[in-house]
Amino acid sequence: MDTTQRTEQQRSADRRRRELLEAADRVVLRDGPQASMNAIAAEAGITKPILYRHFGDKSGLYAALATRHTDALLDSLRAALDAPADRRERVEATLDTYLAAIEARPQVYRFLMHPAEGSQSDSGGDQGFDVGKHTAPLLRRMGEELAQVIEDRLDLGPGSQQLARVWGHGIVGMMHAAGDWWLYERPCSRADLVRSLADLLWGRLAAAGDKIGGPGF
Amino acid sequence: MDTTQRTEQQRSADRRRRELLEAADRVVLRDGPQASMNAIAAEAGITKPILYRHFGDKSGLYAALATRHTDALLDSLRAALDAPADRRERVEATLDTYLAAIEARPQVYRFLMHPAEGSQSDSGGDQGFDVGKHTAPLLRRMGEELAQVIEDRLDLGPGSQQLARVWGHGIVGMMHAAGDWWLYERPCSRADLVRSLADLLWGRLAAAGDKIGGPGF
DNA sequence: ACATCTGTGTTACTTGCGGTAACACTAATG
DNA sequence: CATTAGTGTTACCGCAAGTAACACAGATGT
Repeated sequence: MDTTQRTEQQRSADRRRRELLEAADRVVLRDGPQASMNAIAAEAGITKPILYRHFGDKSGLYAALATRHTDALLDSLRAALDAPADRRERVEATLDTYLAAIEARPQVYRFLMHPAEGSQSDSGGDQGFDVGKHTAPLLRRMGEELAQVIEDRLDLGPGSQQLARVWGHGIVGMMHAAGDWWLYERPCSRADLVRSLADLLWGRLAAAGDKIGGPGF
Repeated sequence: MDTTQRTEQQRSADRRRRELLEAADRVVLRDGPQASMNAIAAEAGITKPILYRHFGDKSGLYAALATRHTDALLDSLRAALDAPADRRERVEATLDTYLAAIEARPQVYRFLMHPAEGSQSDSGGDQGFDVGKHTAPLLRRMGEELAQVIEDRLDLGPGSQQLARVWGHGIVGMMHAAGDWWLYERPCSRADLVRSLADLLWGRLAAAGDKIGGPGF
């Protein structure tokens, strides 16, 4: 048995796996996070057990699918973050890139963000405070990446690493929540949203004057 | 039949409803969002159909439960937001209130934030871009409330309403994501987190200097 | 008093989904 | 030519959501 060399069968298996992932992609794009394993199998023209052979269980398939999209989105974001422009412009470009992505494919976005939980089925007993264990890895990854960029490029004085991580996750959360709300209500153009968020990050909240008649917020 | 007056039966029904909600609360606090209707019924000492009579379906029970906790949390937040202190202090108090709440009862928090979706089961066809329809109402409500406070108290010039809403949802998202990450990784004390986030809102991101060796973020 | 309406409670069922077992077929590999 | 690794099937289990259909108790109106 040779362990190092790719046999013909293995390569065909990988190809199949990719085809299955693309089928799953189509279904998720159509049905959102409610996509069932049956539906995905049907779309791929096969039956459930094959999916389970390839991906183990549903969260395995989810992870594979999510990794694809997450990687793609993170590449776009990195590009925006690395563009040759000043800080404000790059922050706006990054926000806009993210918002454009979720605007273009809301179903995929929804699938990545709200994976429908479930997971541990029988006799679990996992218990414990596993808060966040199943939350969308996309947010975490974006937060960590942004934290890295911030720490690499900004001079934040003592405690900079901690601060950068807090900010990374905080900014990503801000972007996410505002984007989620905006996508649903569509209260303004994307450009307006980007500018408003950048203004917030630029300290306009602290700089704003009190309104006459009451103590300032 | 009198429509205006509460009959004895109705009052007893309301009481029962409250008891069921408290049982559900206990189960959710113990099992997290995976709490099944069977388990809740068992905890209440009854069987499923009664739950369905009272709450319609699972999302009905979820909504009732969520409203209780959401209202309670929002009351705390409003109190922090209305305290007699300057803006920065109040922002910090509000952040701290939220973080203390999720720290104290992570299971409840998880239930509120990640309701396990599901919902529209059969023959749906709802389709459409309903992104965010089922996202945690808690985040939305907090965002809207904060937006209101911001708009009421701050002088933001033209387009203030739009700006306030964007900021409301953005800040809440920042708080939520940072809190979620913090609760899971516990990288620092609550006070540190609060100060870091407030610094972010106070424009330290824009004010920070570039690090030597590259273009600033 | 008696029928009635309202709310409480049950058992037993259907439906759908995640996941698995057991089995059959095909082709590259030695 | 046997083995192995992959593809594929049908038929099933277990479980959770949700739904009849039926039984009982107590307040209510005539």
